[in-house]
Amino acid sequence: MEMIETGEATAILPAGNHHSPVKVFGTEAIRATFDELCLQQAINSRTAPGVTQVVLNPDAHCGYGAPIGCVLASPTHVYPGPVGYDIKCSMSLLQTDLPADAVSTREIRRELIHAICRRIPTGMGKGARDVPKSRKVDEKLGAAAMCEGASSDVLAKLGIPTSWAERCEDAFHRGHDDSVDSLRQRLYELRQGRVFNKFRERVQQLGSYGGGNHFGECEVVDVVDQPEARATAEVFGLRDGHVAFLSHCGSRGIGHRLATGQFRALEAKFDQWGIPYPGNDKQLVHAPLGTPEADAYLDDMALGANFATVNHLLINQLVLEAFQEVIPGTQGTLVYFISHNIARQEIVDNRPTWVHRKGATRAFPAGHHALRQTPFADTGHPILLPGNPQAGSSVMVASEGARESCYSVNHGAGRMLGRRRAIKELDQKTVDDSFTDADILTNCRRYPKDEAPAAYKDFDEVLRSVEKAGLATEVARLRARFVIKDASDADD
DNA sequence: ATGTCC
Repeated sequence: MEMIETGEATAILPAGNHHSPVKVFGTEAIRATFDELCLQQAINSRTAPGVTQVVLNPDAHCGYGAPIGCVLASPTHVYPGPVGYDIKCSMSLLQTDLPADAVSTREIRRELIHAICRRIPTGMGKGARDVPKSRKVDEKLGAAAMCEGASSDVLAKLGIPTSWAERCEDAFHRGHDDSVDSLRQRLYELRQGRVFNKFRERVQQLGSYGGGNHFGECEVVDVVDQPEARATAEVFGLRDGHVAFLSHCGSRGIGHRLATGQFRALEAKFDQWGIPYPGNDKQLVHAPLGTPEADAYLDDMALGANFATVNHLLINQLVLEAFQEVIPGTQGTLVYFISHNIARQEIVDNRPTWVHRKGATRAFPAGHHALRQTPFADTGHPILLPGNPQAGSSVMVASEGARESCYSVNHGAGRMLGRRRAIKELDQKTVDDSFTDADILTNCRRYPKDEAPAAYKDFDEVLRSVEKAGLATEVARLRARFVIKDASDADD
């Protein structure tokens, strides 16, 4: 499969006579990292029923059905695969009023790590938090979070500032008919079935990090030293030289359960009806809008997405409380919460369209109609891109050119080595020493090798691709001071 | 990513 270069950081991938090509964003060095299967997945997605546009971002690599790092737009169909198993996997950023000096000693950072880990568990199946009984998530509150998302009621019950809802890309997701009641009804039905048991344990994962590439990271904010970036940073609420906290997490077991149920149900329908899978790939099952199957998927996606939203907001509140325990009087406020695994209804080419972002981040620039009622109408909203602890992470803002990429950018650096290969080829001591040398503390006795910076693409080259393609510009770089990660695989 | 096989 040949990509045809169209600019310094843009190319197209032909998808056949009847289809517009896949739009590819990335410098030549980055495009060389795309393997054949990743490109095949992009073509399968582009030629699938009802799909009008596919975009491939610089962090693209093989995913389930569609590449991770792609956008799939359809005005007529929904695709569970191009949303993925971790429904509404997202980034959030908390800005504190602490100067960088406040976390300069290793002792303080160790205390912060402990205070955070006590409140926020990581990894598989874990959800019981060290919090007062009055704030324990019961089935009723869990169900409310799933149906209402970040409603004032849910936030108040969890002790989260209700104003943080304004800092969410989407504070809530409604059901297929735009109602909350359809979600309540759907959740009731799901809880009747055996596929959705152990509900109490599942909802107790509210306020927990997952495993794998999920993390919490204490940062120092370096605002880009240019007038425009400084002005944008001020609107975002970023404070140069101050401590911030970046989180990457999703909808935990709840979203996984919902996604798995949908894949199975839709596969059964396809097999029953003898419908071919696009590119012969079961992970590209889909449903035409307006069918009971599409309605059920949209409802389940919304239930998972709402859980992810409340999970992130609770994590941010718990992180703030951990800081306040160690450094009394710390103030903090949410900069933004934005997803990279979600389908949203947006206007594309004057048509309401379901834009599926799979490992891709929404990028609306200044003046975009959908930002009119938000604090970011005149700047564009914050784009939160995790890089790696050593290269840093980035806060960006979309440029006008983002229209070309379906108003999307990448969602991070993108994996370079597969997990298995990283574990086999990287040296544990080299990985651990690289953190010590950079004076970055972690909660892990041994940092998971498959999550080492060396397992990911060169973040600066990825950012260069985004800027050169005219999609977005950097507002601030985030420098890691300590990292919270699930280390179950690293212990021996 | 994930009650890593209901």
